[in-house]
Amino acid sequence: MKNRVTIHDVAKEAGVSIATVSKALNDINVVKPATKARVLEAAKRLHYVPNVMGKQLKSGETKMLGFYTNTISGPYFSPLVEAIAKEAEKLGYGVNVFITSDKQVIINSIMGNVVDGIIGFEDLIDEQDIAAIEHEQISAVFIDRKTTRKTVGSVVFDSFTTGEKATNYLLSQGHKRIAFVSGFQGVYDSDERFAGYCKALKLAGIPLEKELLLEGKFEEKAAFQAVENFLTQQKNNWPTAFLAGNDLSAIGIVKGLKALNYKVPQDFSVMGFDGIDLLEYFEPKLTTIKNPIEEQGRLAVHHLVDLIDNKTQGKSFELKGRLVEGKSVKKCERK
Amino acid sequence: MKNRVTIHDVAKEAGVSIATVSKALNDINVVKPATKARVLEAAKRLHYVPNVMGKQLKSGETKMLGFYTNTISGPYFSPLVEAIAKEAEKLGYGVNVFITSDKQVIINSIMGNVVDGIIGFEDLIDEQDIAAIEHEQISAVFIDRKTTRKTVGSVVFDSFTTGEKATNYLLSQGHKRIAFVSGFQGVYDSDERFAGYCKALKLAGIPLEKELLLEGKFEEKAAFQAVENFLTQQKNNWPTAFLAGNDLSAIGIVKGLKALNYKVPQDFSVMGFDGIDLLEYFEPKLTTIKNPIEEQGRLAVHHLVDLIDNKTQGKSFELKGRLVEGKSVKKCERK
DNA sequence: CTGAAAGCGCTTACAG
DNA sequence: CTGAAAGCGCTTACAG
Repeated sequence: MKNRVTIHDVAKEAGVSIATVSKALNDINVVKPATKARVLEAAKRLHYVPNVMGKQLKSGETKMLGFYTNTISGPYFSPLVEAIAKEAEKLGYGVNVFITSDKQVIINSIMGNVVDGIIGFEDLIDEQDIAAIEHEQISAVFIDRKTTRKTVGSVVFDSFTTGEKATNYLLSQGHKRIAFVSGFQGVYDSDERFAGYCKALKLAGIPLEKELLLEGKFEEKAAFQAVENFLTQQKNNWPTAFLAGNDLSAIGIVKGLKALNYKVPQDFSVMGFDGIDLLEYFEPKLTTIKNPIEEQGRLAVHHLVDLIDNKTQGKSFELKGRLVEGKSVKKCERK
Repeated sequence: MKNRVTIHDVAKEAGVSIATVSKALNDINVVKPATKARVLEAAKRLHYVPNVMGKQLKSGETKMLGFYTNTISGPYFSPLVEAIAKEAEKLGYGVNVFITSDKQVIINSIMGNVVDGIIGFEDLIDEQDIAAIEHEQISAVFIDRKTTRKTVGSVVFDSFTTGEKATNYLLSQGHKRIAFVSGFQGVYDSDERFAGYCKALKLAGIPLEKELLLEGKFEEKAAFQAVENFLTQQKNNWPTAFLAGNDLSAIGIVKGLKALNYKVPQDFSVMGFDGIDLLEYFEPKLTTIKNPIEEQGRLAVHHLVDLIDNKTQGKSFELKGRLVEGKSVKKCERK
């Protein structure tokens, strides 16, 4: 422990009790102005900064929000974390970022009062954990799933709707054989987008074909491999368009097609989801569903703080994505 | 304050004193095995998780590192923050990310014992602040400048050397008129790279020309504007190559040249610094100096923890960048 | 081997 | 308006 200035030093310097110092510093309106001035001056003279730990132990509050995730790599997290941190600061909170795959670390910091509430993007946490979180009356907002409990809310994208919308868009461009490049089974956005795809096909009277389902794992490499394997192993009944589970896997598809000397969109159309920043650097401009990532972060913080303040019960928010036309989809001329 | 299980509950449940609970839980080898077992069982039964605040207040440690920065947007920070967080976890620390431009927020959280030490990437903090940090015996590692004090170290890239190296590379390709696209004056990497550029020119006997200095502000838009203005306003004595202060501004230069219907590298060569991930998506492949960003994060954490543990005094580390040849530079054919 | 007590730095009823 | 005291949840000399 470094020898920091404590409330006692200030009290001595100002010639009052520590109780009075506390009141003066916290703007509790009982202190005589002259006394208050003396205290404030003394505090300044000594460069006093309150030790948050003492404060917290007493109040039970940390004024910290925890953001828990397995990884922040990839283009999705940078704007998300920034939005979260900025919004939190506005509301008087700091943000603790925990990048860990160790469930115990997560549990301990939640239960150990390290933070007042949590924002979760964490596959590891299952329904049972969420039940425990609710039971302990911990405020939490999840952004990787839909869930609503007394102290737990969520903010997700309308991935079912946009999955349908994206598929309909491809259908409207004349595509009838549309491959779907999935992310991970069990992951909300992945499942929802796929379900939307299925629904759109069904409404259009087009049967779902198993061969047209590739695994892209939401990343570039897997998608690249998947499309390469697919086109080299399967010799007929090719799709005319690929709907990828997210932009990264769409990029993988485009690169894979390029590697086999096909052109996008001349030979195949490709579409993604998310609207990540780096699309700006990629050719061709990808047609995608742009999701409001920053808004997700901001709303998650707001809702979480409301939960912490007991202003509301957990709610489930759904944010709308919008179609952005690029140059990676063209009208289908094949029959 | 939620009604969490405290050490008292465990003590009651196990039929011992809170002191014994504390010792049993912290593996202090004085407790009779049978007693310890009883305590551990009771703790498990009650789902006891120690309140870190109590612990911290006593120990004066938070086991938290603070990462302070104005922004984490841009492609540099995502791998940096991830590396920092992962390395910290390995060493038993959590990471607090503060994205703020409010100096008071920074000072308060440093002085208020929110964290055990800090990693700083923060223009706002000046030499005076660093002196204060040292005076308060706060452990800190800066990654945006070179500085060494008793409790303060730094981890930077060898930007002077690579600035020279990059310039020499362009010279070796026959370029004699090399424009430099600066970042911000006063920012370490920017100044050092420029100084290296100056030195290389001098050694080659090429005079520094003021007209060949553009302002790129380390970002794409400003660089785009700068090159556009330059080429439209200046009608002769054009450079044959642009050395940009970082990759983002190099991208801006390339896009600006493209917008004026010039080709890279046919008409102009362009080179950057950093080797950020998104170069993978950009055409043409940019020739750049690749800096070990993850290593910077890991080393910063290591050094910081050593400082916290009083194992060392502040040191200044310099990490080597290496030249990566892309397709954005070609031999100069003009005289 | 175990426990009562002091104390980490603060806030907040309560008394004066 | 001010201060002595209790207490937040823990750890750690110290006594037994």
